[in-house]
Amino acid sequence: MAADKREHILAIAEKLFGEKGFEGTSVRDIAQHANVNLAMISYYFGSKEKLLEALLEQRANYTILEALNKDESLTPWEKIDRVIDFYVDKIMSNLCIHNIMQQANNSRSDEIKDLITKIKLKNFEQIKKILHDGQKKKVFRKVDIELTVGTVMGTISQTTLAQYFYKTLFNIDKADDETYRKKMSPKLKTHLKQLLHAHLDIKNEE
Amino acid sequence: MAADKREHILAIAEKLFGEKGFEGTSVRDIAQHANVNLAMISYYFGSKEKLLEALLEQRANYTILEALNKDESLTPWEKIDRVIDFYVDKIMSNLCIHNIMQQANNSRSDEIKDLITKIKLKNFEQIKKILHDGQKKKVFRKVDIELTVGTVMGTISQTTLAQYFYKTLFNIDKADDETYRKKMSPKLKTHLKQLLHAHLDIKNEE
DNA sequence: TTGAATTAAACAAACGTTTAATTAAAATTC
DNA sequence: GAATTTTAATTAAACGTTTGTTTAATTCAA
Repeated sequence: MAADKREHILAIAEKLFGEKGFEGTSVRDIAQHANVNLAMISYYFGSKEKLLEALLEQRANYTILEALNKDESLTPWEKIDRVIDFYVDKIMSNLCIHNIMQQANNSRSDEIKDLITKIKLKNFEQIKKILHDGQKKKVFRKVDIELTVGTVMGTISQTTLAQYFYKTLFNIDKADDETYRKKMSPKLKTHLKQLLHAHLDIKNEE
Repeated sequence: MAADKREHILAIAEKLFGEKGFEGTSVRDIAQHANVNLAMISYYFGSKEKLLEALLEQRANYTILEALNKDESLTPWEKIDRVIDFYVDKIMSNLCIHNIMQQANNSRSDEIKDLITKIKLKNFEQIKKILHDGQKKKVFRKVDIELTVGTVMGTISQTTLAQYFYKTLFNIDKADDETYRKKMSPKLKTHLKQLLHAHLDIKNEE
């Protein structure tokens, strides 16, 4: 029963932090939306900041990427395509937590920044391996690996962070997240695959 | 004298909002760092939110891009390279205001979101023109224009928003913005040019 | 009956904003 | 040009809320 309530608070906090930011969300906001007593949040998590840490740790399970990377039967190109599908789906269906992680630079707490850096680093290493592997197999050309990963992450982040901009551009109602997701997901996947194929292909070596 | 003080407050606010976020910065913070009386901020700007609006309007002068676009002597490729140089320099030397604009999605105020969307839209239109022009001249292939712009913006944003991550990756001291800027600027320019050349080149048409 | 879960109430500190009093500057009058 | 009036700038203090957190009392379950 207690675990359920804890999870419920985390889910509500994720939503609110994602929508209004960490500083912009009060503990009373969370308590009210989660239908729990205000004191329960300190009781369960200790503090507002610890609540954010708990949230990040709970959602830090990016293990699927590792499994993908171990699959020896896939070509580098197939791996790239799967990584794109994986990340676009993942981020598009978890806009809130992704928003929180993006906004967390401005966090006063180094603990939280380190936590997020650790998560990002783990995923970065996986993609780095794929790129290195493709280069070793003479399928990918030489590129700036750090920034190539940055481009993939950045492009996807842009569609969540600049949501308001893109909704304006495509005449989507500002409150309608579902339509946005439905429209952007396939667009993003196609674009990123086309982009990375041109960027990485050894035939385009200068 | 009054104008000077106003500008000074804006400059301090830009720095603090950029570093700690809008909600994370108190009016007292700004007053103290700017060495002005607390009440002066309400006196000059009306409110904290109006201060942010004033800040955004002051920094919304993206007119250089328009001039570039009107230069008929440049080839589409030259225009692309200049846009990249322009944006990387612009963002890298104005990390704070760029951070503010990125974080402003989570703003409660639609006025602020609309203001930022307007600025972004203006620049988007300029880049769109360059891409369309290149396509008409059969130099660029057919690509998703909205997301291609998103990739450029997103890649650059990533290096400012995920600053903590990249500083960790490159072993740069977290407080040393200058070294970060110096290292990232040329890297970013080279990467983006290489990326867009492969992505846009009509010879890479599938 | 013991320990965990839950509550309403209170805590002090910080928040954005306003007030009313004072000083500085500018405009007006003589 | 000095004196006077008017307007603008500046201040310290206080305003009423809201903030995150804690307390002490109570309910619930083991």
